[in-house]
Amino acid sequence: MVTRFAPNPNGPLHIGHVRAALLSHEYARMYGGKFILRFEDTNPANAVLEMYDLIRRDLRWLGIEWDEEHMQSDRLEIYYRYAEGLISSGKAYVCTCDAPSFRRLRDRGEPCPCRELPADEQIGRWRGMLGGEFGEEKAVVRIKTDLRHPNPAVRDWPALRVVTSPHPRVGERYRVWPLYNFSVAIDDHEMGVTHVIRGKEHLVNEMRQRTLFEHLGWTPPEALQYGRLTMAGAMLSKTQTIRGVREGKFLGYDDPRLATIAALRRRGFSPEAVRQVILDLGLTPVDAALSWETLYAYNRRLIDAKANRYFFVASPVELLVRGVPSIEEVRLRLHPSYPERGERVLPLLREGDVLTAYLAGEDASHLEVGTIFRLKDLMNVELRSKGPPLEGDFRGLELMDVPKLQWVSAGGVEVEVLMPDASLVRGLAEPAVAGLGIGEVVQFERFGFVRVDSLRPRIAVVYGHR
RNA sequence: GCCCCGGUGGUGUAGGCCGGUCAAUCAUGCAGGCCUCUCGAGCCUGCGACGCGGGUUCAAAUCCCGCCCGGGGCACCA
Repeated sequence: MVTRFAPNPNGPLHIGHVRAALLSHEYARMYGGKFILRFEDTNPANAVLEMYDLIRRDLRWLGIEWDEEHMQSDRLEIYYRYAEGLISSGKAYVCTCDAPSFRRLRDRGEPCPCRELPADEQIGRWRGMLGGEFGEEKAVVRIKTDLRHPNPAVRDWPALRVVTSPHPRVGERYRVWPLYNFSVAIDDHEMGVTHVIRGKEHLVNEMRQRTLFEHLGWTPPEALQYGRLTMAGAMLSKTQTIRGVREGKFLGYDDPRLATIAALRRRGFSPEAVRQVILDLGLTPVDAALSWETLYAYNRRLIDAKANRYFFVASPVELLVRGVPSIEEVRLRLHPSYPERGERVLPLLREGDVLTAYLAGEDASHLEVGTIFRLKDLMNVELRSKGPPLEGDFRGLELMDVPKLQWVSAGGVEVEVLMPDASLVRGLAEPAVAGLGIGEVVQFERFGFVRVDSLRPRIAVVYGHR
């Protein structure tokens, strides 16, 4: 079994694209076959150099390794050889009709004037295409098919065309470029691909490709298709993503508003969670609606055990507590279920019997004078005045059945959180957070899982989910 | 308009090819409980589906027909 993933390096991979990659890779591994990565960069006008590496990085991150890598922009001579063979054997022809008039004839099932020209004249035209005689849109190589094929889209489909813009990898070396169906069919055969997994929007393409396989006497690979993937609240359009990034509407390809692999990585998702979600969608032609909730659930299950816990208060509000006994610090487990991981220290800011601490603005706004709450793992406090600052009285150290609120006292560090809607939330975190490394995923208790994005000039984390 | 694909609980999925063992699987979600010094995790219980109508058959989620609904394609993009 040989499978392949064939991305167009014109934009970043998102959760929809990697479905083909994960399924193809998974099947190849399951049956001890080969998995190929092939860049389909036959449109010089939209291939982007930096995307090759980004795509490789995204795939590796997902745990996908490929046994072979190809770039179609290195294979032009191969396509030319087949094109010439097809033309000289009368299975393809060079068409110089303009697109609308060809389409009119095609829709009626009639041949265009170019179709019946003799082979030597066709070859002459073909050489002319290669030699620069034809400008863009002046000539195209078409594969002959049954002109009465029920689907007009299949009739005499285009295989190669003239493109004069330079290619980011091979420059201006070529001016005739294959179109999708042509290069795919040739490559799938040449590379020995046995199973093709793709979205069902390719159903018509498969029909077109099959006509080429017939001309060449080849057996087409098994084709399996999956349905459309939609994700509420996620923009899954590559063109819009590219445009948005170019116009500065997004922070980059890893903007947390996007469902790109880069964005998921930045938000601290486990690649295994992405893998499982996608593989659980299976290989069915049914359209699927994935939700962020589902992705969060899969991820939470995987990272909950790994992520250490820290206190963080968003939009901090000062609290003064009177009558506090002389405690200097609190030591808490890094993870409640794994004492062996050790502890972190939360120092207290005290002057006499007055403790200064900070609560999350949201928590503070829900407190009423006279209510008792607990600074989690520390002490109970009865609110005496809403201030500002908030003022309260010490009400004992013993555990009480009252709301437990996270807090920060001495040595709090400022943290900036990039939220999924790209807004920024600022707050204070306990001092130990300053010692985290970039890339670490931790839980800010009762706030959510975050991934450390940068440490300078300030500590910045990216929000994953609750 | 033309060509094609599909419709199982809120969501995803198993089953459909080879009709019975499907009063329908698993996960997520939601509700409740236990546990927990997090509104997180874990554990337990519960809720909830074969698009509609005909046909074939002793028997249909599964096969056939019609309808309805959803999606895709009809580029000298991939």
